[in-house]
Amino acid sequence: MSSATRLPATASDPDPSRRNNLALIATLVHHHGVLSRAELTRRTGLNRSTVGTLVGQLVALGLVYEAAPSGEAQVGRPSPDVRPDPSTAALAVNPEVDAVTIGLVSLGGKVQKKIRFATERIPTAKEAVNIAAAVIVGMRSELDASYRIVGIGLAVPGLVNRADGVVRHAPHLGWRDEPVARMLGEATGYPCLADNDASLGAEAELIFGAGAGRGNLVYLNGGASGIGGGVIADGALLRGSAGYAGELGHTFVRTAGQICHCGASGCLETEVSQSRLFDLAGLGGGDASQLEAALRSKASAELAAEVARQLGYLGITLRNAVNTFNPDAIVLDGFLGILHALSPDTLDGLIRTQALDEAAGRARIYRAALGSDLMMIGAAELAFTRLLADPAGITALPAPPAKVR
Amino acid sequence: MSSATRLPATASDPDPSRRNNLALIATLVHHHGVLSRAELTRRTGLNRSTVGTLVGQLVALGLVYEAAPSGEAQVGRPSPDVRPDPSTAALAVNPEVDAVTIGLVSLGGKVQKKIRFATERIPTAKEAVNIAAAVIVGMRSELDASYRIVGIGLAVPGLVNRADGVVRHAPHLGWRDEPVARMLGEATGYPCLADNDASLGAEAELIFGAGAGRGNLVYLNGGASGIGGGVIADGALLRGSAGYAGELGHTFVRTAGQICHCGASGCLETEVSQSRLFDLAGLGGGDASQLEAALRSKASAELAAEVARQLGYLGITLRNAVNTFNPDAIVLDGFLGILHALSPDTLDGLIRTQALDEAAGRARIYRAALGSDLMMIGAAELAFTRLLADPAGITALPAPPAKVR
DNA sequence: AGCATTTTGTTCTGCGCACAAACATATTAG
DNA sequence: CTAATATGTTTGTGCGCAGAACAAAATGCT
Repeated sequence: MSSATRLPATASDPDPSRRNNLALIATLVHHHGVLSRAELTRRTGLNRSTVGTLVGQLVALGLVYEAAPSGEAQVGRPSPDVRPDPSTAALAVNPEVDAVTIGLVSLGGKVQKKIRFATERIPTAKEAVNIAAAVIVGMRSELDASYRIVGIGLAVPGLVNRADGVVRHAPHLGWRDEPVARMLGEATGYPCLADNDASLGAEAELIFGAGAGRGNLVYLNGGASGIGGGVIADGALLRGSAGYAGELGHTFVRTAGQICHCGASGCLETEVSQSRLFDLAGLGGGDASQLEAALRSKASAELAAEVARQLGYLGITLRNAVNTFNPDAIVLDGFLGILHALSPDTLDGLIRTQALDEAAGRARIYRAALGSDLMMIGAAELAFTRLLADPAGITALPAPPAKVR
Repeated sequence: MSSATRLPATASDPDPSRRNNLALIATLVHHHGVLSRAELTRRTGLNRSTVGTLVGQLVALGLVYEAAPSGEAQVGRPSPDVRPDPSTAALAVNPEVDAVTIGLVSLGGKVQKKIRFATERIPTAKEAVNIAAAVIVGMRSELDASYRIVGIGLAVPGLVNRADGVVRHAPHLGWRDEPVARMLGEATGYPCLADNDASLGAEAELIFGAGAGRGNLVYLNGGASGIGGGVIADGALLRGSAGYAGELGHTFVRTAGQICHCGASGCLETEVSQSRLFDLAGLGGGDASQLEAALRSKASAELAAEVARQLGYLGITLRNAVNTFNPDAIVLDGFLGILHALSPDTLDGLIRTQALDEAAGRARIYRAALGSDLMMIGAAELAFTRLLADPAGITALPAPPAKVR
């Protein structure tokens, strides 16, 4: 027997019931931002006294703090506001073809800092990790002074195995089998997790964005790195057998279409692409806002036709998605959001007429509004999800900094 | 205050922890058929003594019985087998365009009885309910002697709201907004639930069929009533906002395809149809086995070409499904299963070359083997799921019959 | 201004449930 | 026939939640 045998029955596994209830309350507060204790008792169905104990424990853990009530004055003793403690925070990293963005997100989903580090060329995995590590190590002392960092989340445009944080294949970055989570974890000393960017975008939209409170949401993001998809089905992120589910960018939309880099033909991602719009608009490699302005003003016949063509293919994907997922909301981000904003009725009309009426239901199409903050929030959720699943497990982490609020 | 005010704090809501554990064990036994008590402790992680108490309670409830061990002899005191009590059973009803099938399924998923009642023409909802009710009432005394019926499950080829048991739209049956669950419940006195047939088929396959033990499964059934789809994602049936998710029969597979009854064009269901195969094979309205024989023997060039064409479109649907769901298994039922069986490598090759390599993973395509038993099992699961979620709630039901095993 | 009403926080007690330990039992190995 | 092993059974302990009684802090009515 090794000397480490027979650990004392640590408090690391308290009654599952308590862990569950702690997680429930912590998650509610994280998602809603403010919630009175009375509201917590109503939403959880737990007893007043129990909620009191649980909130007290979360306060002691530094996940939550109580403050004077801010809500409407009502008859009866006022119930204190419970808010997520912003000094508990996570780091977010999002490598793209032309930049690596690093952010600091506090519990409750507020982006406190965001640094976009532009790169000359497409970064390799090693380069992206080095950039992120350098930025993080650089602000480490500042972080330690004001925050307790619970981990790092990586949002990668590609197929990612969430379980081990390995990027199996990111075609637009040219990465294959890169253990980015481990690499960044070792470089910084923080626990690190990774997942597909669009999946994380879907989660962020579900919690803080257009889909707030809904259980069924389809998120599609169009960017320089093609089209990524993420799906929330019945309240949970769709993962699939190995975590590669939700690749709606490779939905079949056209018979005898172009050959996609994935090997098939007629994929959404090949028929609908940002670069073609940039070319036709006479823009070199500008950003999204320039594209939107160009599309709105000088609508050459050729450009208008291309927009219509792309909207048609996007409509086919949405029709499939509606029939497949019966969602409450569809959220379009990036240039797909721009296309939709140009004529909001087009796509809506397509799903009304082309999808099954019942499946379309009252589903609406939204344009994502959080921009690049969304990726930061989604990536940070990776770390927060782990934290919120077992709030008492936080004791292993460094002590929280002195409170300055 | 009415006299009924203030019910005694009934045992109907015991500690959620206990309900949960009871449900866990009952479900394990139902799914596996036989499980030693020792295995139950291992799988649940619960304490020996706890499992003992729980199994005892389930025995008292009549959901389970213990018997002499049947497994391999091993060192140590033998652990008794725990088996689902087959005298606890559910009724299953599956209306189709040419028949109504009624079945009796016992806990553990064994189909004890099955009656197919052929109809001259497509039954209306009222007719289907009347047929089912007549059959059920007819065998009522026989049932009461040997079984405790926990409810009825309806598997309907169409869009069904599982929550209230209303068939929103079953195009092939010509039903709209038919509250079939309520109708059959009132006609028989049994609690009654309804859902889409393919969704229930997917559940049945997951539990007892080719997908046993997997968490991600795509099920496609081709029959006289078109093509239905059901998806198990991350261990749970995909429902969507109103329960209409999984309609893979309306996946887009062809540009400028035929107009579907759903209003769109190029749907899988219009391009791939059983009746076209029957026509080309020179069969009037035979059954599936005749079709399979015909396809295997006299393969006219025309028929072969049609088979190839349909396989191509089916392949597109599977490619989309793989990219969307990253499943462990794809299960094809009905004539889709026949098409696949004719040349098993065709579809497999299509998803290997056309879908994303990573998403395809080690996914395999299976042909469903349970035939019409599958629908009975799936429908019965509707009643069993409710039962298993709160085994102690069974006390409201009639007492179990005297045991004859 | 004061009192009733309402709502919620707080404290204390009891109960149910799961676990662990000690003991009993039934099998295989030698 | 004995040792070893695995499992069922019994008993005691502790934890966490619910509920009741009480305290506190607001509104609203007179």
